[in-house]
Amino acid sequence: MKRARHATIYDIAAEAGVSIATVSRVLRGEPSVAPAKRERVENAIRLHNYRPSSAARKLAGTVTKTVGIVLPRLFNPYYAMLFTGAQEKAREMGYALSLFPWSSLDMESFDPALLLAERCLEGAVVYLEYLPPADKDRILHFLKRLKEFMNVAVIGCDLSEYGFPGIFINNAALALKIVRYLVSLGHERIALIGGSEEDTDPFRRDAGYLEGLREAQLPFTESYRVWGGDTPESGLLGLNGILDGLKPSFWPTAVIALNDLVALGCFSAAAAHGLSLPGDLSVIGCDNLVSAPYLAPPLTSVDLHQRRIGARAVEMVISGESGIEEAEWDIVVRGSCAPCPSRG
Amino acid sequence: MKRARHATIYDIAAEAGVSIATVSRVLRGEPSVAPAKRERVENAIRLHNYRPSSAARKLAGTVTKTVGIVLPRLFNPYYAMLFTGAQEKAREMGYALSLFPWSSLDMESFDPALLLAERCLEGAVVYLEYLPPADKDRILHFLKRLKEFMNVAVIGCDLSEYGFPGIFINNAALALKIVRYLVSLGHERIALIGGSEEDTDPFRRDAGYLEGLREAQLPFTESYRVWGGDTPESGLLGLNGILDGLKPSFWPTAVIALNDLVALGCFSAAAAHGLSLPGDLSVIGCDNLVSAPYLAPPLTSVDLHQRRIGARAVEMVISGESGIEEAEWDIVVRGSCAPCPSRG
DNA sequence: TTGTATAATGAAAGCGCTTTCAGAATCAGT
DNA sequence: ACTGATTCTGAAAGCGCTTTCATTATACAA
Repeated sequence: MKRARHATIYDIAAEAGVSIATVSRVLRGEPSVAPAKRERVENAIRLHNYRPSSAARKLAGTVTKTVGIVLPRLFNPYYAMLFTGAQEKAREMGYALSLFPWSSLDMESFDPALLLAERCLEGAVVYLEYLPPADKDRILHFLKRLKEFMNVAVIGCDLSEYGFPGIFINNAALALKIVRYLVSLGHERIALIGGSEEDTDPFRRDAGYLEGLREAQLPFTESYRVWGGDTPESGLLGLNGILDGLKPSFWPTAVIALNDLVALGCFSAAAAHGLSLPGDLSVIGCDNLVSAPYLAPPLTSVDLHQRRIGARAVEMVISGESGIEEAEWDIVVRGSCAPCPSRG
Repeated sequence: MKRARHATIYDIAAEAGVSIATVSRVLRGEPSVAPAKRERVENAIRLHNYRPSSAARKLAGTVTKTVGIVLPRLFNPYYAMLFTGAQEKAREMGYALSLFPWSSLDMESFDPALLLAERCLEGAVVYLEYLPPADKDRILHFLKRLKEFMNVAVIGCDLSEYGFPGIFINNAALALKIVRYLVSLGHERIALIGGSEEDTDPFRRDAGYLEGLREAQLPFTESYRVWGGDTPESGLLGLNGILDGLKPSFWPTAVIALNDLVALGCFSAAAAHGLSLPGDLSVIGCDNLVSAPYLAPPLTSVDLHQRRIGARAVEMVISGESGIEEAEWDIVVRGSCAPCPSRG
């Protein structure tokens, strides 16, 4: 490709008239270098604009100062924020972060090879929404194997029972809180849109949703629960499905969307059915995207503090912590949820 | 950290009873290996679940099969799409892609060190919205230096006059086309929101905007041109500024937003001023985010085909092409632009 | 057969750095 | 001035792989 040669540690050593060992020492900030030599080395480095090769360092060194993060579909801003938080913290701790994107959320293409190939990782944080029963063994095996070589933290779900530390999102508690909130607004017909039917996580949204219903002595209406992806389209399709299948008097008065994108899709579906928000229908999203406050009506959402999660996760990985933590979140109330119309 | 040892090429060689050279050969798919031995090696690899160390490969190899991409603020889905496209293409071509995020679009924190440290990159694609006059020399110098070591392609702006290949977005043509579109709808008071005042790129939005105005024999109204960032907030502030500073009879009837996020902010500002969209005000965005079709009204936007740009850029970098290309784009008409009310 | 071109293989030399390890230099203390 | 402790420093041995290069095995022709 290109032939220009980078300056190497030898060039610097020669320039400064010392051995490469000494150069290496000042590079890593060891104190045991005579001030005079240190300065000469530093000058040489500056002169040549020298940067040590990360590959060589990783190969030679015992600590590589690099961690990895595996994330699905980066174009969902949610993951991007997770990444950003991780990135910032890693940098702050003097680490490099390399990203391993997954092509799909469903575990199909879960390719451990990538991570494993990066022999030089000191740790990895992997995102896992939940443990899909079908791929459970495969994923667990991979994670276990990974753990032989580096620290790992999983974010998203709680895999502590398998010995994996990390940060999980208590979606059940979250859903419960949301249901309560909606109930407090007088809603009795609450729909839940999005999520995978095969998600059997104890902390899954459904659990909290159901509990909330029970708690408020509300019946569970099968048709109010629709599964789906995490895109606006899913939201549109999902809510349309509900609305089209029921006579208006049975329409839900509130919907809990998997995330803000899904919520947006619900906005569309509602509009298409002549429902005005939040007068006729309340909707609450999740993720608190930057656009949430600007929607019409401003979307009530829940802030998962993704950045903080990402940051905390790399912190755990780097310092080798082994606990499991529950992510904090807040419902940020904006204008998309209103008192139930029938009682308003 | 962890002490488990990865299998090395020596382990495999021993297991298969061949030399490491042979293992290396089958690893890289060289044909000159006896089928019998090849199979033994492959079995050994499978047995040990062996993965070559990327660090070692990079150090030893002449080709590293890795390219980098430097992108600002990943949480704007626009960049995430660029990345995704790049990622996919890289993978398709058997390359690894490493991401170097920039903390801010303004070049403040443009830190070449990161890239340079990754000695093992065969190429890099760097995103540059435009060449900020203030940092021009610094950036150019960095790019030049980078080019001594690897192929580089810049996406975003046209730096071909400095010898850098890449893909640029002809924002001028884009803006011109948009203005024409808006003019064809009867609009005569068209605002342009977002962008940096110090952008002097010949292909910048303003150029096309001005030309479009001239072409339609429309005056340039200073207060219709507001600068700003690329967030919804910028859009809100920007349009509010315009609206608040002018009596309604001078309000623009159409606004061109820097991107969809800014457009969304404009939606808010319009609503706050009692303007209904698109009846009273047309707005057009850019980037065609996944949420665009779901806004109310569905946002007319321009599709930059970011994925394609990302893909093409890594392609250029990998195959060492040196041309400059103009990105294609399409206006995707949805519901946020309507005929001008005053003549409707 | 014998000779020669061809294919397959391994030994060994790096790639650029980190890290013992032992020797050199410096510094107290007596 | 001499010893032992302390601080610096460089030689050298890897880290796990790729890549010559020379060697050996195999093929085919004469």
